[in-house]
Amino acid sequence: MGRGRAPCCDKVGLNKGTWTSEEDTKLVAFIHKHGRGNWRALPKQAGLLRCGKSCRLRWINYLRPDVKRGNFTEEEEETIIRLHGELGNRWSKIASCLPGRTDNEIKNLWNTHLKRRMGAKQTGSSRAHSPCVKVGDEQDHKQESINESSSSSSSSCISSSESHVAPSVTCSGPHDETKNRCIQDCSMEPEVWGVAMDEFSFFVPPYVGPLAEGVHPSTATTSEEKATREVEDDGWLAYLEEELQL
DNA sequence: AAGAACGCCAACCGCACACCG
DNA sequence: CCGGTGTGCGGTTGGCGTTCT
Repeated sequence: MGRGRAPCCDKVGLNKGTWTSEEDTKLVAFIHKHGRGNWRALPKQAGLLRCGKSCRLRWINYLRPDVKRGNFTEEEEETIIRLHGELGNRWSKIASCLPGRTDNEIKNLWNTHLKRRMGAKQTGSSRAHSPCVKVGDEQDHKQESINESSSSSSSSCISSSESHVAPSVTCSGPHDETKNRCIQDCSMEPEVWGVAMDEFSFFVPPYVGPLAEGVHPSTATTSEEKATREVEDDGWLAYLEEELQL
């Protein structure tokens, strides 16, 4: 039981399962207006009969404006395979190297496609690449994550010292150097995406740029900025409603 | 054409870490 | 320093769509 703690919510009278487009709209509208504050309090304030965790997950995996949906490219798949070799099942780390992709999506891809493919490869011939970290070595993960923050380990390709360089814009793009850049920038933390998002505005609706993580409407200080946010709110909501066929 | 089997993906669950008072 | 709370992460599951028999 470890530390044993109360459940995140009582779950009584809360909706479960697939989100409706109405719920999506409510959530997005609320977040866009008030920003991502307290997830636990959010559903109540937004008028949602959902657990806070569920809202967070829905936002991160589906509603977030910078989330990229659709098929994975060859490059992305290769990157995932490679990074999985380096990092093991640390999906969030891997996801941080693939702009617009979520850990859940990558995890699903791995479990459905890539794992099988890798299995076929490995039984067929010798490994295509030798992982720095033994894949699936769960015991080591804890230790690794401890070390990871302080050291740019020799064999690991994660270079924390590089993390402040320009975001790995090429990560998911059909360009060369993809793999190297991705691995270098693996340590890029979510807050950096705010910057990265400017670069990636080409695959998100034009008005959602400011909605990037860490940039909340509530942070707008001047009245001009606030006015801009309002316009963006409308645009985003219109877009969302269109997307959800409301 | 119908039912069974399979695959995929969104969402849930529980644990662990981080932060704050 | 300690306990409580919020958030993030990874594993797992359930439901739906597609393919196979």
